[in-house]
Amino acid sequence: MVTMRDVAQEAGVSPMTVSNALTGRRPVSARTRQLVLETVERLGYQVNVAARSLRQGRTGVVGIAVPTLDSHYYSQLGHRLVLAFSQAGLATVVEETHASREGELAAFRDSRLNAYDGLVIAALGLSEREINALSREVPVVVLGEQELHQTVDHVSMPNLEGSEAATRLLVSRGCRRLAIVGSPSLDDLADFVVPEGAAFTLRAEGFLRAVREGGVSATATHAGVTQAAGVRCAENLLALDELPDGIFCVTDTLAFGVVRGLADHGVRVPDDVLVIGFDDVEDARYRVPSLSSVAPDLDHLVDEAVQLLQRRIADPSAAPRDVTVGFTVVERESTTRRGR
Amino acid sequence: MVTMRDVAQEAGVSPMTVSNALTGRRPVSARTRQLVLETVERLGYQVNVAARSLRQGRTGVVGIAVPTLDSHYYSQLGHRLVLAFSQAGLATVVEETHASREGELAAFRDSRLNAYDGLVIAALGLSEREINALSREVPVVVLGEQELHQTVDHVSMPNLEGSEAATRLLVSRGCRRLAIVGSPSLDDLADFVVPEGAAFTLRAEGFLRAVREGGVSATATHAGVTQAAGVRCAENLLALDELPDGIFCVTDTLAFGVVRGLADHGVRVPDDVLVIGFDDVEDARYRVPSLSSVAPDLDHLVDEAVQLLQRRIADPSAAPRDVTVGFTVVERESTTRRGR
DNA sequence: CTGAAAGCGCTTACAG
DNA sequence: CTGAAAGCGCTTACAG
Repeated sequence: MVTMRDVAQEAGVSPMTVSNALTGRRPVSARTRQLVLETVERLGYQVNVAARSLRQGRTGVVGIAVPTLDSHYYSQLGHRLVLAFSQAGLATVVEETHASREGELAAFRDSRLNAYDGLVIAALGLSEREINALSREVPVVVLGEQELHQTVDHVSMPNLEGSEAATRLLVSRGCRRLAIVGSPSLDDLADFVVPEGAAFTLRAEGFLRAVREGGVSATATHAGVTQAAGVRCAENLLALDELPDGIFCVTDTLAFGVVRGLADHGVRVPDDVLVIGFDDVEDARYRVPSLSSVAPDLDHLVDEAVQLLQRRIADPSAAPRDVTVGFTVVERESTTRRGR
Repeated sequence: MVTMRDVAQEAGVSPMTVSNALTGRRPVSARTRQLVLETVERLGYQVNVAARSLRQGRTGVVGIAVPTLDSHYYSQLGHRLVLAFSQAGLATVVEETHASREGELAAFRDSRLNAYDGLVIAALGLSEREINALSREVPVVVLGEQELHQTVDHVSMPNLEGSEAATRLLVSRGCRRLAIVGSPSLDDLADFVVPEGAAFTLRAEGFLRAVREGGVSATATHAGVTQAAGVRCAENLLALDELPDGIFCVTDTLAFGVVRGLADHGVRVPDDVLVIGFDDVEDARYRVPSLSSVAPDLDHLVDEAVQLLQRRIADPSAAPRDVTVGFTVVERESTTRRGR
């Protein structure tokens, strides 16, 4: 391997001068710089990041930890975060935590090990206490899955408000027997811990508010977070005495499964029942029927994550901020009654 | 920060003994190990990976470079690679290359900089020559997008054979006017360079073989790789004098867009036209109609990628291997004619 | 503008 | 089974 020392010897200067010519940290005469850069090129020198990191105590890399890449929402979110950090001049690395406490601890550990300068994490498995403790050791921004009471930088989704608005849309379209897919119960929501994180609970609360306000009936079903789970939820609903006439799904992924599960039994959307999701993933627009959904302002979310992490890296003692992004309800075919 | 030296002093042993107790590289008496581990726990010591990497010359991290995470196929592939390497005891990091030459060069550069011990890359932008040159400097396994003539470890998709089988299925279901979505032309395929990589060209060749064998007519359209591109392709097909009766799409993502684009104009699948895709992404099963598709043996592909990279890391001079995985054609609603 | 020395925190290689 | 010394390849801090 070619080292900085090799370049220095070849160019007849000190390693310090090579370092300075490459990093621009200290001024180097134009002529010397030219010579160094030519030598670097000729020998094919590449800086050794391990050595640089060891000495500098930082890497220029930001970690992005999401539950899984195999998800409509999280793959899109990861993609957008990578792009945004890249535009801010920061390299990124994406890790899967599998929504587990262990995976999330590993992401923090990688950060503390100086592998990353900072961490953006969509935390589901760690408790608020653990996150608060860990966040003291490494610059971190937590993405919208928990309520963290402003002890850590946090960018939240409009979980409650968005769900309420989506449910209201169903009511305003004439639905009177609602269902929520992604909540095991309609009672004791506050006590209930869903493994999928607090976002699910908040979305159920928003649903419940609109149900009460609209004076309509409601039922709940839950079977997991995947499209397969959505299919199972549809089967649960089909087993009821009377099929609901409006279904709010706490994620688009679940909604896709629900629509598929209904189709398996000849039940059509929107003809027989209206369906709305949450997240507004790209596929929502391209499904048949296209899926109505709550669209959180991801541009804003990603932008805030980048800003907050940069600020935190620069100033570890800055006061934590908590930002909740806005949303719009995007109405598509799945909640639009067709004329016959 | 707590260092190994701190632990050693506190435990009354040498740093070497701490290192040995933690790594197990050399035997340590049970009693000493116990003492060291307790001290590590008590002080909250974490090994510094930068220092370890600098000394060892390796990191234990494997890079996975895919064009984008915002894709049905590549997010799933990335996810499966992460899982497989994790089971093999290797940490992984996922990078997006944006299907660009620059992004792919960056992935190789990160590897050379000792950030990764090895690289798995789905290369679209780099030429065969460039890949061959770069692969001499870092252990690398190339995934199925180019034909690399066995100068580098390579796991290929059954692009040609799979496409041929998918197209045959359309013919066997009675289609006589076929279309391919994802190829700009049916002539001069060999000369034609699609920015999406050689896989698209190979899939077009497979289509063409089955078309010739079946003695049916064919047309081609191309507008990009996204669902939006699929919609545009559907519009191109709808503008023809006569709509094709069977459509082979070179990816499921394009097929999803095509089905949506047809629905925009009241054309139904499978009632009015049959559609089949390629990749068998998870969504294919959950769409309405569910999408028939070519399912490459991803278990095998991922398994080979892990094996080949581990072998290459262990023995940089091993003879390169080229493996092509098998496939099945999964028939679903989109190619199944319904009784009326 | 340039350089010699020291050290980041580990592990290798030598020694006992 | 345990340790003292050296060094991985950089950059910081001191000096001129």
